[in-house]
Amino acid sequence: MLAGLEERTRPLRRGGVLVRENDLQTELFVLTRGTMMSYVLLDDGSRQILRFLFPGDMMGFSSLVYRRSVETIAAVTDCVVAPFDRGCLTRLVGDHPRLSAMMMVMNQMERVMLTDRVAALGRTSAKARVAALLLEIRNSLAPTDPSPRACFALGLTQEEIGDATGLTAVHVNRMLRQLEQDGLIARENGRVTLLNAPMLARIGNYVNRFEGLDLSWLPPAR
Amino acid sequence: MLAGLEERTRPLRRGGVLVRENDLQTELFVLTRGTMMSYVLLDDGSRQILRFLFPGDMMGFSSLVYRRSVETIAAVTDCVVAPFDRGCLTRLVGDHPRLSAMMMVMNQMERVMLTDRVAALGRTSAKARVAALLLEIRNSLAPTDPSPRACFALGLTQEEIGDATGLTAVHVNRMLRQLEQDGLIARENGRVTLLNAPMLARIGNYVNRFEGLDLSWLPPAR
DNA sequence: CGGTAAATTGACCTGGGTCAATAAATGTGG
DNA sequence: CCACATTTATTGACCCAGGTCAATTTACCG
Repeated sequence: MLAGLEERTRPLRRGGVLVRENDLQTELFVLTRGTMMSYVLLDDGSRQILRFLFPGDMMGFSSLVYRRSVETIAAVTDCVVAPFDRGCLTRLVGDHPRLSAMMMVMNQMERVMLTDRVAALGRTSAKARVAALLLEIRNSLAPTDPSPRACFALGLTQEEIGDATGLTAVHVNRMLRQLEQDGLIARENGRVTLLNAPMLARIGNYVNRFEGLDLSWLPPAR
Repeated sequence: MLAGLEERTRPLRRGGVLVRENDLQTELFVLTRGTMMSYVLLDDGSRQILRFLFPGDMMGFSSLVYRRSVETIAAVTDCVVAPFDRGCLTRLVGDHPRLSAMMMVMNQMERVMLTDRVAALGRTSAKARVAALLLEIRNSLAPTDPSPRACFALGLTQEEIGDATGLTAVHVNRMLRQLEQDGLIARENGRVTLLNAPMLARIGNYVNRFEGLDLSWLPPAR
């Protein structure tokens, strides 16, 4: 069933838009390669990045509910996506209770990560938000890796980091330099090294939401 | 099936805590009367309210995924809740595809409303956030009402409004007074009257997420 | 090798926070 | 129904984290 969702694929250039906010939309997608992001644009032209997406993530769930897309989905790097019709989900829910329960689990994980963003934006400092974003991206790049790499290519501009954390690019730059001076990270080219991940997590109030799962209630495969 | 979820009920006093962050938890709840909220506490003691809950809302979905609760759920007013075991959901997913699809729809609506909060916190002014909260609460009080009341009891302290919008109680007060002076709202006791809802929506960048739904893909009832 | 996007840095400004005092509302026991 | 206690709301004075603007510098790219 899952393999069937990825039958067709479609490449996307860096910067390419897959779904535009307010578009009529009936498709969903699996991201198979690259990094993407979803965002909304406000009246004053500012942008809020809602999340970054990595291989394995499903995108476009809002088409399950709303006639028109509530967010724009665009490629941060060159990508490959696999589109499938939402009718597939109708069949999935009917025929595969375990899979549809797992779909609920994924949605809940996303919801909880969004509440983490809300708390970060509402109640933490600029430095904390940048620290949390670094950890989140690090962990999302390899969600199943128990001992993730400390050094990785961030792959985001400082403007993108700002639009994700509710800051300006200028202030993101100041915070990155400050984290560097504090000895918490190192930078070279686009690569970041987390020199002290536990301290970053404490500063950023960060909890890894890929951990602490309890899926014992899932129904058996049919 | 749904009626079965509400068999047992439990009253809760104003301020009472139903679920505490980090508690072991295997139950979910339906709110049948009153207003509740979910929030997280940060290390520095500050609180971020994640959402307000109204009759008909389901609470505690995070127990579907995480061993320990990721948020505290507490009563804003005197309430009645109906607890049910998450095992009920296992059966629901197996036996009632249409209901489980509707559960996904509810989760998506909540997710989208959370992304609205993220955008508001990250990229809009204090006045905009307060305006948006007023509209959101107005619409949540009667989600199915096509012509909702302009005048309603807010039922929140200014501190609670602040903890929901990422502001201090003092600044919430200033923003409410400003909205009043602008002729957009009127206040008496705890009641608020929205004198110019369209303008409030424009200021607050508010979209009513109970509208624009498209549920045509739902599978038939079994 | 020019040309453009991205990163850096300094100078200065402002939206919203902090602190503190007062008033109004709400609740409580008698 | 009243006196008192406790929240909650209101307001002013002042401060600072993060924004704005502008100028360089550096990295990337055809």
